[in-house]
Amino acid sequence: MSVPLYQAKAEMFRMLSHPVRIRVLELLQAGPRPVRDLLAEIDVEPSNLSQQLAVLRRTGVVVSFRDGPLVMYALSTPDVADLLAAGRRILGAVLADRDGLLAELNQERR
Amino acid sequence: MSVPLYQAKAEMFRMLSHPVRIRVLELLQAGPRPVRDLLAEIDVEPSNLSQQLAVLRRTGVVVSFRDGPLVMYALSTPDVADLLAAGRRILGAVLADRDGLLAELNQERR
DNA sequence: ATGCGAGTTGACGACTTCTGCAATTCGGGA
DNA sequence: TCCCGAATTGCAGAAGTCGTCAACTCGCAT
Repeated sequence: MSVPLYQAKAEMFRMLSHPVRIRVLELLQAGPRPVRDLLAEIDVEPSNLSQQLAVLRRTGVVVSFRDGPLVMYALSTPDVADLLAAGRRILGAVLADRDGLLAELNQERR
Repeated sequence: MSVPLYQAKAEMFRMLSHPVRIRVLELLQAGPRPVRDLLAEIDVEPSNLSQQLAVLRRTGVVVSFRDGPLVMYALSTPDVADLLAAGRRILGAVLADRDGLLAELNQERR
């Protein structure tokens, strides 16, 4: 098994290793959204959000296009949902009530 | 939705964002293994492997115990397989033949 | 052409992660 | 008890990541 393959897998997961980026992907699961909306929901500086969006674009999980005055972002594949779901499941197994976050996690799965 | 929850999710994925750590988790899917074996299969310095194992231990996805002269590692939850599988699927969608890694990825899924 | 709102890019300092080396711990044999 | 293999820890330098500020680009309306 080649080292580059593992490198690619690692980069795939690294792409997800940031709160803002996860949040963005979760929001995009509901469909394409303008940066404007993301900015309204995420509480982060515009330039910072742009940086994180650039990371997502570089790895290819999202695409961007212009719609009039707004820039829109969309998932490039719906498989992202599986990844996030799997992450949630493990988090649940691993936290195993280690602290209050578990309750909040479960609520989200309603 | 709280910031700490997203932080926890991000840390979950960060834990996976390293070639050696991914490799270890893949190997452990087949069952518990001594450090000795991992070391034989991964081509990494013992101290480096130990560091990466420590990361996995800290986040709680693996547990370690002693068996005679050897230290064994095992997955703490089988859910890890889902995460890795989801990662593979996205990698496939995203790479979309961008380079030769895709063929290797598919072969692995046999 | 000028101005404006919407995003992006570049660059800097603060901080974290990674790796290899050396030193250390820990359990069994001899 | 002493030693040896197995694994971990501490540490230092190199490399990467994060957040913020300022400057910039782009499309559109005036």
